[in-house]
Amino acid sequence: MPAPFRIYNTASRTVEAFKPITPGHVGIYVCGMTVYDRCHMGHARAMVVFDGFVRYLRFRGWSVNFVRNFTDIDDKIIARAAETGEDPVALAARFIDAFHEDAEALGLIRPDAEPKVSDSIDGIQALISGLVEKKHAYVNAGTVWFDVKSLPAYGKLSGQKVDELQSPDVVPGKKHPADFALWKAVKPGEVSWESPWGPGRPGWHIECSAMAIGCIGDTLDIHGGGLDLVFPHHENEVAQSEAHTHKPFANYWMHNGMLTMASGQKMGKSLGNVWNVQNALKEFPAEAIRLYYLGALYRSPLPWGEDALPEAMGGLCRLYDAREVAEAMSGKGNPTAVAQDLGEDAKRVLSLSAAFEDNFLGALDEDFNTAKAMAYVFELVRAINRFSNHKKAKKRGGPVVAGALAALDLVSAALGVLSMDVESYQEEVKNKRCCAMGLTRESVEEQISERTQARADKDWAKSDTIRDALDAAGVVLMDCTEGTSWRLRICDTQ
RNA sequence: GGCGACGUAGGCAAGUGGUAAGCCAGAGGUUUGCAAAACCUCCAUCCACCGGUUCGAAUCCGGUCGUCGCCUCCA
Repeated sequence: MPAPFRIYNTASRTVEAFKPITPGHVGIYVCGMTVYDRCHMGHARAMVVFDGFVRYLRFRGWSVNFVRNFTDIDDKIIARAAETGEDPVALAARFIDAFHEDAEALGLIRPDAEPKVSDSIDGIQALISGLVEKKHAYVNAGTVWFDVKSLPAYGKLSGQKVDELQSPDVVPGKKHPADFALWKAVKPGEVSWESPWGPGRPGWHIECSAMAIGCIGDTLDIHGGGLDLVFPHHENEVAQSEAHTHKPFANYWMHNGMLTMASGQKMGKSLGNVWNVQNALKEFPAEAIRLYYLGALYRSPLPWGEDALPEAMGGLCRLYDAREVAEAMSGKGNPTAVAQDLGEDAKRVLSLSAAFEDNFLGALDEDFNTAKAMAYVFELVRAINRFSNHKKAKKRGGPVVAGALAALDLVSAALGVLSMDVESYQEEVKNKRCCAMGLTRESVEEQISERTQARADKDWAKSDTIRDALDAAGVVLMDCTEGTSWRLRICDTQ
């Protein structure tokens, strides 16, 4: 049996116990991107949050049908294509490829289905036909509008009252300002499909209803997306879907919070201050980006700034360093007996390891609280490091830290953080930071070997000169018994 | 104007009735050829403000102020 969990439901504004439609199974639909540009850090938060959530569900024993769509027909795409002179469908296809590139680089699991609007026209038209037949939609000059007044429950997800909305636009052909297009009549030069109402293309919201119902069923267990989609996008999805099926569209609505800028405002394309994922990945490891997102509760706003990724990477390095230390420990024997012999710090590692799984997963079970869950990881890491200071830890501590290493593996399995081997991680960090800081690994390593010789000669003056020079360039050296290792300073403290 | 969320140390961020997790930064110490890393100690008598409920509230209720999101495309 899968483990029970609780989750915040936007529809009720409370944390609720999750009840599946089918025992042991979760059908989850997440709104993906409108593909007319590169994936930015705000999108990435949604992607990483739901990626982590699905991993967690599966780790907890749920069978998950994870669907994330692409909106590849849309006003924005058509507008962008007109600017570049490109075919809109080709432009969308290009950005779908780019998204997959970014998704893979971020370590995202592939959804079970990634439906596209352009492949879902039949289902969309069937849904619109149903709404027209049921008198929830009306046709005007080749455009089909959803009639919000035909559905008294309209507004229940977002708490909006249809007559109290600001309605600046007066669009001809609509009966009510809040009515929205299900099917848009073709304009000259636009891509279009034949339909019972004439040539045209789907409106923005109908595709998600059609794809979600097509891939999962009339009722979804969970519908996810960014908080900015609650109104009107998700509200409209609810309206069209329920008007057609007469069944609840989604049992739980799960929304991730926005990335906010220093000013407090969200990161958004319209605000112009957007960092794209591709560039961030050139300078920082993918897992640092994941940890940055997963270090906060998914539905809180998350401040974005220059320090965000450097700090997250610093934390991640701390975790990997501890794992390296633990992996280097050897020895045999019964963990309890060895710990008894090695003292209080060893016993603490053992007790924290033993409690770890319950604590860590317990935090995730309560509204996917990754911030709290990660705090347990850092607590365990400190215990490992403290224990590692003991003289006998390296030769005899293996059995003591075995459980802690298993705990770190659990983090990787459940959240996709800490999933690399230590060496690969360190390589990735060095390569990316060297690139970001304009250094080459060859020159750094050459100077280090020069210094190593100086140290062997006990020429401390020369040794220190080299170290200071490297330090000025951002390279920090660490001398230990196995030799000198190095890393790049993460934050400019100057 | 309507709907909603939030305000916890220098920065970030958990905690939703029982006496403030964790990360970063800072100070002192252990360690080190010197460093770095790591570890130890310190760093919010207090959780925007004002009332109220309670044996007890950051946590519940009411009010005030402030910030943000949505109502137009948005993860």
